[in-house]
Amino acid sequence: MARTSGSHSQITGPRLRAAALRLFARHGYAAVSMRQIAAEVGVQAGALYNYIPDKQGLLADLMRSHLEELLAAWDLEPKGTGPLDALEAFTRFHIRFHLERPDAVFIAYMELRNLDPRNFAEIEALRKRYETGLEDILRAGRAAGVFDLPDTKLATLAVIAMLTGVTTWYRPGGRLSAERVAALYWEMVRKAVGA
Amino acid sequence: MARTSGSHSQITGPRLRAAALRLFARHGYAAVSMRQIAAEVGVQAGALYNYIPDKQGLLADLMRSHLEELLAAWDLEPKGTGPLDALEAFTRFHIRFHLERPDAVFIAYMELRNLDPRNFAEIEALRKRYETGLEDILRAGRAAGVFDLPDTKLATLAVIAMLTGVTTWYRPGGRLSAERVAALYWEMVRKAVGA
DNA sequence: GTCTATAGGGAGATAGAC
DNA sequence: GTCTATCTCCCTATAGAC
Repeated sequence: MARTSGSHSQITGPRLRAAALRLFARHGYAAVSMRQIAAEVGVQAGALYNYIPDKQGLLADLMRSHLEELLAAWDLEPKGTGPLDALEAFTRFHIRFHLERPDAVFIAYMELRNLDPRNFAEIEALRKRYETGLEDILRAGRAAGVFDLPDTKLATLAVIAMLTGVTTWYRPGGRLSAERVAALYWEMVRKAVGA
Repeated sequence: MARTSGSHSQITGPRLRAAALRLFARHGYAAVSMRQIAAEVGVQAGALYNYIPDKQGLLADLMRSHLEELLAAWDLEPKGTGPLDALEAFTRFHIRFHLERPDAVFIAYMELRNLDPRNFAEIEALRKRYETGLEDILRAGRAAGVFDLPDTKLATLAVIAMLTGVTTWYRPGGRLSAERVAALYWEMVRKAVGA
């Protein structure tokens, strides 16, 4: 990207976040320098500090934005009627949302240990809120006799781990479309919860 | 740890590996310095290079050892008769083995991107071999009509992701024993594959 | 808002004494 | 086999000119 001079406040901010997201996902937060990010944005390293307080704040921002977007999108998702519909909606939503944002997902799962304690608590609370959304569905379905689950909490964690795992191997243009992947996972989830 | 002088070739090597395993798992490969590792071992940084070629070689060694131990242990595991027994054996083995080595597991999954291409190819091949062990079980069970699986390859990845996820939340002394956790996961896996 | 320059510190790795 | 000392390089973050 050509280096320019002058003011670009509308442009540099988003570009900074996009570059950091890509580089952190590819190489890891600790392995990426502010100079690398700046080079990708097309400015000098010092200029980045007009947009972020420090490197740690940048990481926390990326993770917070991702999780807030996730929660907002799930809130807006149609959930049908009853726990079985809701679980199918969750499964398809989770896979679609995560496959559309591989870099942000990767960072949100891998860089938790690089958050300082204050940021970690905040991010962890957001992650937990999303998890609770699934847990509520499973508990309701169990109470209604629709699901057969000996341990709702464990089932919640097992289902999320299984679904999120899709991001480690799925590549667009591969053997299966995202739609087909979601359908296959839904069938496995449905059976796993005894529905 | 008290600093001593003299020769400790029998002691320092294992201590170096143990310290690196712990620190890499806790803070990440890129965030840990050779000086930190040396301090934990109780020697100066330069002394570490009597045991490792460089930092990258240390990481590759830790991951290779872990995966070779995993493959050897699975080879020795009794697998019963038939695909259903074998799948149960795999499920219980995978959970037990992974819960006993949380640091090594964490590193093997999180630090792949910090391997240089040569080491990555080698480590990835070992991981793939383990994955194939499960895939063979699922394919055999499907052929025998014991499992109901629309896509064996995807089921393999889904099951491994679900099982490995246990390492992100399980803590010894928590609500569930490792035995109980394995039993609950086995029930979910069994249902998910339609057995 | 971005630049250049730099403060102040830490990184990986090696050399040679003991 | 470990030490001290050091090479060379890179890091985050800030200061002040434009």
